[in-house]
Amino acid sequence: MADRIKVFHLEDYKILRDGIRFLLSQDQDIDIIGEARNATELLDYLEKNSVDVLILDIYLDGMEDWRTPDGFEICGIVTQQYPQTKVVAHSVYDDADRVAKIMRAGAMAFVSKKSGYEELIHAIKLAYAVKRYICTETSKKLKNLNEFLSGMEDTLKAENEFFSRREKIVLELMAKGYSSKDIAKELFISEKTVETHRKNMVDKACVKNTVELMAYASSRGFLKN
Amino acid sequence: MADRIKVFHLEDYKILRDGIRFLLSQDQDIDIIGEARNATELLDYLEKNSVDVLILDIYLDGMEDWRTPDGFEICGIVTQQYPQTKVVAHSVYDDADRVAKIMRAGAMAFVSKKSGYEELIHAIKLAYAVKRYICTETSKKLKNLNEFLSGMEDTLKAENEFFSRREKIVLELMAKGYSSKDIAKELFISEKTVETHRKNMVDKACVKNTVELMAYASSRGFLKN
DNA sequence: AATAAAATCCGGGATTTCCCGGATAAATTG
DNA sequence: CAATTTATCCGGGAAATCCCGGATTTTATT
Repeated sequence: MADRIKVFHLEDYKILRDGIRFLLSQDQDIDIIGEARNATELLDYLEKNSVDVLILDIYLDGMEDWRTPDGFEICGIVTQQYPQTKVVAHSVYDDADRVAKIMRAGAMAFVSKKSGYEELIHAIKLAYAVKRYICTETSKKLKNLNEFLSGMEDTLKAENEFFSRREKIVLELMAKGYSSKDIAKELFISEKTVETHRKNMVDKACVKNTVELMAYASSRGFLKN
Repeated sequence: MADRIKVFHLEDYKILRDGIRFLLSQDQDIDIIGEARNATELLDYLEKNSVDVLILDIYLDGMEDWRTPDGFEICGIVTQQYPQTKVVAHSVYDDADRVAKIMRAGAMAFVSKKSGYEELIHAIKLAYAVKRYICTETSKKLKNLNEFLSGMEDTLKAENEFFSRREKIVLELMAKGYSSKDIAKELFISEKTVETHRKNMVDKACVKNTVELMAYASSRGFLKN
């Protein structure tokens, strides 16, 4: 992460743009380089500038107008014409159909507006690292109802197999308070290997350290306990 | 924790004694120094040996016999005559009445047989450290139904207010990947103070380090996210 | 008002993690 | 079979945590 992540925000409510701009400005790695209220403004901007991550409110006002594309179309256009720009879908509607639809349209992440800004930040970082993500609430909802598995296996699979077999074992031992040295002894591998697994998981989850990794893994049900 | 925790197991089913003996042998800090099927064997043993923690199955076979004490009585006898021996109650029945009864009889912890061995290990360590504990499942069940608050306030209160206000704030920031330095800046306190809070939480939870603390706190719903 | 608990601060030294940048072999997947 | 991922291993140095043992002030609680 040498440079900051260049984020563009498409959202028709000013109060939300303002709020999110402020909240995301807190994060060291994120730069909001532009905002827009509609697709035209966004596409104009994209023609002349490079954007790492687009926060896309799927339901924009004035969508009744048949001439302007809706959120799903925008997502499709952006991901096809500007593949380096990753889309984080942001919406109040978090039902399986619409989440699946936007992901199929090429979004890297979906975050419900019910979620806090932490989720959004996390989604941005993961999207930037070309990793799919669905916010905790929505993820839980869809997982429990088992609605999602039909249309979008790959995404959930990616969630389930987020960590490798070995990494999961290391994670479990970490959760039991084992140090790298302890884990190395337990698994008959080098301490350095354990540290690598640890580091790889921290990177995969886009978190800062193993403590946050633990919070992340635990809240996402990656642990047995 | 210089010496291992000397654990005695009272349980009438052999298969359970065998299983638990094996499972607990995995833990570095725990030594199963004895087992028994009935109260007589236990009390004989206690006369001659010291026991740190007694895992007590409350409902033993042959309890119909009026001459042998039941689990609650055993608990009372042990906690009174051998106060250094802490009782971890283990039972299939996890309703409020019986949990309250066994805790009133002097048990330091209650673990449902529906729980995994990790809970049992945790209960043993907490009991050894003279801390009350009720397993996650039972705790949740009783908390939700609000049955428990009437008779045994102190115990549940201890669960709810396990961490102090300040500690909880530090915990939240830790879960976000903040280092002690980061937290210190955020809260305008010294780095050393943060480390103290950290350490105190690790001690309270009877865990080895902050990573395990995080797993513990998260699985127990101590975190917002 | 006395006692207890919580929050704050401090230091030194051992241990651990984190971060940088590697490398190799095995397994999986396309 | 080639490419990718996974699992393994390594080193050095900076940063952070852990562990030992304190201490003071503020805030309950009784």
